[in-house]
Amino acid sequence: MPARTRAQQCANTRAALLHESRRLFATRGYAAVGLAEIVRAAGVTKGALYHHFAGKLELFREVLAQVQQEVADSVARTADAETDPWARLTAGCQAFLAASTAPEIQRIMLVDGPAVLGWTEWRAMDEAGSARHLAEALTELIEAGIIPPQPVAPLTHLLSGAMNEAALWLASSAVTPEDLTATQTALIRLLDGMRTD
Amino acid sequence: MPARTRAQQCANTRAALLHESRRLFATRGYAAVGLAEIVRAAGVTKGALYHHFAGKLELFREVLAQVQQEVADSVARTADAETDPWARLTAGCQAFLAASTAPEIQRIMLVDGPAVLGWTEWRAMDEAGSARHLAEALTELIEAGIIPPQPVAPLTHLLSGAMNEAALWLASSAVTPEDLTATQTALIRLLDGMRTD
DNA sequence: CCATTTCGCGTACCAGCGGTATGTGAAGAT
DNA sequence: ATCTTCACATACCGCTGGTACGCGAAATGG
Repeated sequence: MPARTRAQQCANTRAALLHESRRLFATRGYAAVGLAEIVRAAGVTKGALYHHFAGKLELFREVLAQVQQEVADSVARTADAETDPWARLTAGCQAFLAASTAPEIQRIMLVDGPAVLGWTEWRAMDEAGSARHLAEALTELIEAGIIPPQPVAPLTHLLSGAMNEAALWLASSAVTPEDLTATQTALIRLLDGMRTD
Repeated sequence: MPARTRAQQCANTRAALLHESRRLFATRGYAAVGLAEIVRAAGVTKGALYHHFAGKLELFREVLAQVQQEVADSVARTADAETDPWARLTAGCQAFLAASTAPEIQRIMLVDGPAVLGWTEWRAMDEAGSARHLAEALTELIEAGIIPPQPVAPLTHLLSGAMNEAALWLASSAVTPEDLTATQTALIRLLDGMRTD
């Protein structure tokens, strides 16, 4: 179990650093967490951290990539379970809302992400993750004639932003369970309004 | 203009600190700007800064409040120029997009705001600013029977998030002028789809 | 008009931060 | 068995936000 070989130990250390920094970043935010605390939680020292990562920023980048990958996978799995293009879109949106309502995801992916890496880089990562699935679903719908032909990029950003904000709101304290259903209803209604009559 | 009286000089110092910190926060971001640079730009020292503000965070809070007030004012003025409830909504949305596409506004209000103050406090400030006008416009539309009765809060968050993200995207580099009109078109289409048939 | 108080601000200093340079000892190679 | 490699520890540095305190000019009262 303690991983005799060097490569295994190396991977363990790296995984521990990613795991603990993700936990700390999620609960207290990037700026409020020091490297000292991260390495202490991971049971190593700063020497180990700087051997595996270029710095605090690079560490955060990898954590964010990991989080986004998980959300994107969840969205993709849910959407791929549906065959009808419209159902793929709505199911994917629901999956995104469900996944990114987790407080752990929020802080890293939606709050600190843009501020730490800058909006441009954050957007590029998002586009490589869940936003890509959204764009694909919209393209499908246009090709199928279910929504009228139009540029996909603006619509993707509008809907992506809407869901990001909604997820943050739904995870806040003063929100009732029926707010979740109301939000889903409102989102569906927005999407539904776009359909060709 | 050299401001003989003490109260005037005091106000001048405070204004200079707010002005320079806003400029620096807007161009380089909260984390990348040190207090030393701010006080140097304002022509004072850290003693003056800490006499007027509790710290870097409080300074940012006031800058953000100032920015949000300006955006909210712009939205309110544009919307109030219209009498028809539907026109008030669409005009207000256009005004918000126009105002918050300014790169100076973006970084402070949309990127750093939530990360520095936390999403909850940021949301409270937003709700006191432009988001309130959005909620009011939607309430008007429901009361006028132009869109079907429904909870206003979820819809407000969805639309607010959509416009925030759209504003950030529109200010990014790889965006053509027609993307702006396409975004406005898509947004109007989304809103229009909600109208009672 | 002078004595006293007030207070806006400058100066000096501190703990803790992210980051770097260098040492070290055990795992792998020959 | 010796040498090499490299994952990691240790010690240290510049700089940051924040604090404590001193000073001098403007406000105040007699």
